[in-house]
Amino acid sequence: MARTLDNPLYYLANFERAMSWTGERYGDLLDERERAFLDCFNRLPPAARALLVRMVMRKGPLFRESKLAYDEIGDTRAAAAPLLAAGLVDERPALNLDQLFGLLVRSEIAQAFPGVDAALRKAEQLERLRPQWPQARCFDEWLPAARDRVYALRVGEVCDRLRLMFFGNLHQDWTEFVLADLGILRYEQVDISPASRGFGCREDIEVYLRLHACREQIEAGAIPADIPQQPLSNAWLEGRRQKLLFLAGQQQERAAEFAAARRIYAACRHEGARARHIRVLEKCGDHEQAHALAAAAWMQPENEAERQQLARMLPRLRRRVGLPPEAAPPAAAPEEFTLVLPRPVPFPGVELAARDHLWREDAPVHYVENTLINSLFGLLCWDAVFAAVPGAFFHPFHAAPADLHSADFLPRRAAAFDTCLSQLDSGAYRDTIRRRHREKSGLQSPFVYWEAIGDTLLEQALDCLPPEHLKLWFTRLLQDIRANRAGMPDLIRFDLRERRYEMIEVKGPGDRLQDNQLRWIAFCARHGMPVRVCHVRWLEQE
DNA sequence: ACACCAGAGG
DNA sequence: TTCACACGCTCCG
DNA sequence: GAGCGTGTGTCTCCTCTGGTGTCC
Ligand SMILES: [Mn+2]
Ligand SMILES: [Mn+2]
Repeated sequence: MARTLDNPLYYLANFERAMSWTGERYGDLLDERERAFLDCFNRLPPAARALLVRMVMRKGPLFRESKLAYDEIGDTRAAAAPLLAAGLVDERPALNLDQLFGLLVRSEIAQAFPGVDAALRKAEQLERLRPQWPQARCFDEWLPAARDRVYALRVGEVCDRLRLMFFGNLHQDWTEFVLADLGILRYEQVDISPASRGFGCREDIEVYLRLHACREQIEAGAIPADIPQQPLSNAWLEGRRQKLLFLAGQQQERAAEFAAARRIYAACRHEGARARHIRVLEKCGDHEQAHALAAAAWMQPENEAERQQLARMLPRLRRRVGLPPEAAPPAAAPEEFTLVLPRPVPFPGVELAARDHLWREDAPVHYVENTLINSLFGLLCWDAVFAAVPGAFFHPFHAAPADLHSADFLPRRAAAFDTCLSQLDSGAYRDTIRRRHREKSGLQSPFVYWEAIGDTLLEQALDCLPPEHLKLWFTRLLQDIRANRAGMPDLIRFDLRERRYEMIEVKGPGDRLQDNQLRWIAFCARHGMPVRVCHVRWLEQE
């Protein structure tokens, strides 16, 4: 209500923009239903189009006519008539009791079902009545006295498919348009060729939808039955299939269905699946197999994270199968110190307590966690991240290139990243970072945390962080963005006089270093970067 | 009477 | 649909 | 204390409102 746009039918204009964008780019891939919908939609009168878009954007698919009241549309029944005639909306849908309860308020339920205890909660009333009212009826049959109507949107799935084609995903929705218009979400504008689109063939769209349905089943706690068993030719979708298998395996593990989990993990190449497979074998008591798989993995770990996990599991598994312990390589222990502090009230968190205690005028301390280094990387490499690589950007609302987490993200932009990172050799990086910080401020980015990086922090970081270290961090990040974008220490302390820095991971009572934090600390140790772990204990106060 | 929250909105 | 912490359990030296 | 698993809070724009239930 606070913000206003000039056009009261802004949502209709946005939807029409999206439809024509999608129609232009997917002419060869649309199926009959989608084509029919677009044709039909374009022939509707404006009020009917607007009402349909309101329904598409709302929860649905069932709506009470009285709840579809819009000044800019006018009379709802008149606006709905063409939608009913075209079959886009059903005017007398059969409703089961659950659907009916979703549309009625308590007072209406009390009137319609006088026998049920009005003091019960709605869900309990539903439980009681459900056995007596198994059959579906139309709204006017349920409540003959009611003057209201119920409409059912019939084109929700078609619109979801068109939304998927437009965005290339299903987590973005049509509100992106208005949020961008209002400046609430701001996106980098990348040149998008008229041929750019998220999907290259019809089958990929169908596969995406199938995988998405499976994922929803998993999230609902169900056991997904129809995950595609064969590898997919599209690497992006194959990655999503693998992720799905991994989630299904975890689901089975949590349900203690170890045989099923074992079958799933055995066929799953997703990162981490092999380690889970070993754990499941161990939990089954199949120590020989667990050890064999772990030993084989140890010869060729898929990444550092798996190497860490294997290093913990292998000594135990060797013992289980009666092998002698192997000489363990000494784990490099990080430098540590302990603070004993009074526990502040109100309690701001252990990191802030430690920050405030360590802070000095000439050695300010910031609570940055992953935000600082990722942001500096995102600023220096802005042009490479948002380079108009074919297929990476295909609509105006990309926070990141579509292939950010694909294996060939870096190879496809090698020259651009070289150009960005080479500025760390010449000293030009400081001005580039400052300029991006100014020019791109507030734009969505997969790396830059605008709210965390103020001018003071930025200048201190540029003063005190040596470019050699920035280069090592950024290169490591580019090697594996998913794995290396997190795990950085809580605090950073800048020695303004000496132009030095130190990173400090804060650990409160009971907290321990996590795997990604250990990997980060080990990396820093290898390259002579200062990191310490600060253990905080609370001063007893009676 | 009040707190909470899901949904709607720009 | 992330990331980090809090916390409880088992096992083992 | 190490190793492991699970639960939780804070994020997803922010504000307003109608409806629910007495709390999560
Ligand atoms: Mn932290
Ligand atoms: Mn910490």
